[in-house]
Amino acid sequence: MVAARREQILRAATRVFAEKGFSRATTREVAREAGISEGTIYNYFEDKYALLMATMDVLNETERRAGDFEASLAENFEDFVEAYLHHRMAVIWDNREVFRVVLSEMLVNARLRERYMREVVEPTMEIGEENFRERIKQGKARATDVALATRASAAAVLGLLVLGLLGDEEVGARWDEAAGVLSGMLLHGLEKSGGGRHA
Amino acid sequence: MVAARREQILRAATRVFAEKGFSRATTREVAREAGISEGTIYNYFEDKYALLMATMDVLNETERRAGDFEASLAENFEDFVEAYLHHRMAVIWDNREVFRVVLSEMLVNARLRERYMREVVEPTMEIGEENFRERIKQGKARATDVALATRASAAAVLGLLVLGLLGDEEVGARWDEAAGVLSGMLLHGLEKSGGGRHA
Amino acid sequence: MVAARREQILRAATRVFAEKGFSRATTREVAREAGISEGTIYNYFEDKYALLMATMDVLNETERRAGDFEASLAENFEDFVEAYLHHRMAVIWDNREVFRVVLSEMLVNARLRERYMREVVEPTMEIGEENFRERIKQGKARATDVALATRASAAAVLGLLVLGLLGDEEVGARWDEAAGVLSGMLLHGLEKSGGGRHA
Amino acid sequence: MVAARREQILRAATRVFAEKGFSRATTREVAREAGISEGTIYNYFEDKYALLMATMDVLNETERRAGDFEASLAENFEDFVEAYLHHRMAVIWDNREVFRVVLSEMLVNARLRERYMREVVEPTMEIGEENFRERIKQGKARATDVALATRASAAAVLGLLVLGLLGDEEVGARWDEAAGVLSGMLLHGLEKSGGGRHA
DNA sequence: CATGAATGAGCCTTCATTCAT
DNA sequence: AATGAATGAAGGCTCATTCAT
Repeated sequence: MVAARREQILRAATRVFAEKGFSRATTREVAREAGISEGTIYNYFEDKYALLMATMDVLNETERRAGDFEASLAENFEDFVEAYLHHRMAVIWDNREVFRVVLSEMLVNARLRERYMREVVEPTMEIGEENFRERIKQGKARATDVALATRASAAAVLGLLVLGLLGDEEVGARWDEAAGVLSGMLLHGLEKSGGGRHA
Repeated sequence: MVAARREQILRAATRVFAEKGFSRATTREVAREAGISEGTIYNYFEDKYALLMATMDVLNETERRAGDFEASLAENFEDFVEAYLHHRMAVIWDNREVFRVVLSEMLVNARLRERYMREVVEPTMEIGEENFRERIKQGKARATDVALATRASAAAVLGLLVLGLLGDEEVGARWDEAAGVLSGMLLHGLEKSGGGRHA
Repeated sequence: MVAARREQILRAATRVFAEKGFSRATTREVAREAGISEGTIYNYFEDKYALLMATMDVLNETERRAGDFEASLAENFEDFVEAYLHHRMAVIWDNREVFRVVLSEMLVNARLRERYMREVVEPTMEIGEENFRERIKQGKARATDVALATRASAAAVLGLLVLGLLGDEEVGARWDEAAGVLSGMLLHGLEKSGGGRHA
Repeated sequence: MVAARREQILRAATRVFAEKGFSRATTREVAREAGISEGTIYNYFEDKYALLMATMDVLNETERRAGDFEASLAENFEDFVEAYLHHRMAVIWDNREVFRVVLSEMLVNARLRERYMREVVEPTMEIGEENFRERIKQGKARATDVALATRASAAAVLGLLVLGLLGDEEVGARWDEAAGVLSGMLLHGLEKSGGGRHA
């Protein structure tokens, strides 16, 4: 089965890329990790770069399926945020090694960066903004700069992922709890109610 | 002056590394960018990897100088958070290309990662936790999981940096404002006061 | 039918070899051109080199059948030369793509060269020399260096073929006429009779 | 000296290409033949194909210098033809290994073929035709199809070269004499004067 | 017989590093 | 100190050949 063999190679590639980085990784090692010969890789992928693209497509796919979650838009805001973060962060963590590869490469590869931003991040961010505006209209969320607040929220998740990928033990060991703490922070802030200037 | 020449090479290296990534960058191009010959690099740096380490040390240095800011611990919590974020994020953004290189490489280089985590992130995180605990004791901050809340806060900043590095135009164009929005979010949350279950 | 399949593969191989050269041609493309799978080639030929040898044998075969023409040795010299050139050059032009492959390869492959010279060129040249000597004895041809004159005559034909293969449009478009012009030149020379020192 | 090193590499390349053919020749062997390391080749040539082009340029250069000979156009026809052939064939034979490489490759490489035909063969052929027409006007040469007769003359030389390259011992051992025999044949033909139909 | 996926040797090319000038 | 030509190890990729189906 062609798809299975492709999958096998892709998984091996992701493992190797995650360990060495895309450029330092060798096709020889990908082959060894996949238990096949080097030439076989090229029966399933155009070239080494195509392996990276295919790795990225995994995230694309994940993201697309994540869209299903929007249905719950109508529910209670607080519950929604917590459930959404839990769900989303679980999926992200499952794919963390893919993120490791793609993030690392995107940071220093303009073409990859532009493609991923256009195809994945921007659409996602727009849905988030729309969602946010709706909540404000419903009187559930504080009026604020929607674009930046949306990005700050996403950034918190992304930042936790990066911390986890960098080996922060607290984040790595307690990823599930992090979703709860993060939703608390995003909803209510860190300040003790009534303790600030605004009180 | 030896130090100046070193600096010149290092800056060139950072530019090239940021554009192509460490592995794809060539010493030839670093030399060209620095306006010197390839051999000269090796009079100032052991090898190519040493250039990366030296780049990382720039962040180390920046971080060390950032410690001075902790003095302001005694001030009003809200003002402190906002001022701290402004200051810190400004410095981070100034060094964003250094972060680009170091982050990209750390994600896929365990040795670099461990060194940076041990030398920079962990100490910083501990200071943050300490600070946080103090604020709770003072009744300024809500009691919560200090380790995770500290990391979530740092993650928000880190995540914004990453979004900016990935080319998000909102974040890139309005980085200064982002500090304000972020401090608002971290302090008070996104939810309209009295709008949640907790009201 | 085994012979037909062999023929089919051989023709495809000649086409591909002629277009890319033997070394750059791939068995994959030969298979595609023949409308079969790569593996099938190896049921009919030992290896890729055997395809080249078989291509060369086509010329061998052609040359052997050409020998029949010598019967006409007794005829009028001038008519014979013209008829012979016409016939021979027509056959050569029909097989020009085979010559393209074999010539190109022989030039840079000593083993192939030696084999072809021994099996094809030398015997042919000897027949030509014999023929020539006979004509001199008959008083039809000028006494001259038979070995070199024979080779110069053959060279003129060979050279026209090469010019044609190199894409000379005059030669390519008017190959048939070239036989007539060539026989005129070989028989009478270019100089106006009575116009030279010998007059 | 850059030019000398280039020359050294080019000569080695020609030797190796002539022995194995361009495609089968390896850069490793060119380097070994030149007494340098493989990488050094690439300090002087863009890639392997550039070596072939540079080899071809040698012929271009030779051909251009050959143009000087046209000055002798005014002389006695017969002497001119003999002197020209002698001179030209001597130069050709000196460069025979270059011709071996270029011819072999041109036969099966359309791009190379077109370039060489346009840059070298066509201009040369036009000069030859012009020359021929002038001789006819002067009453020195028989009126005939100029385009084809020019090509047939050139073909005789080219054909002798090819025979020599293919290892014909007569041609190889007596190349100098071949020029004389060829000029005799081209001028007066093989037929015994008064022995043909035309007598 | 036919197929075509798998193989792995070998090629061209790049590039960090050295060193004579 | 600075240079940059030379080096050669290593990597991505191709392709003739094999073999299980």
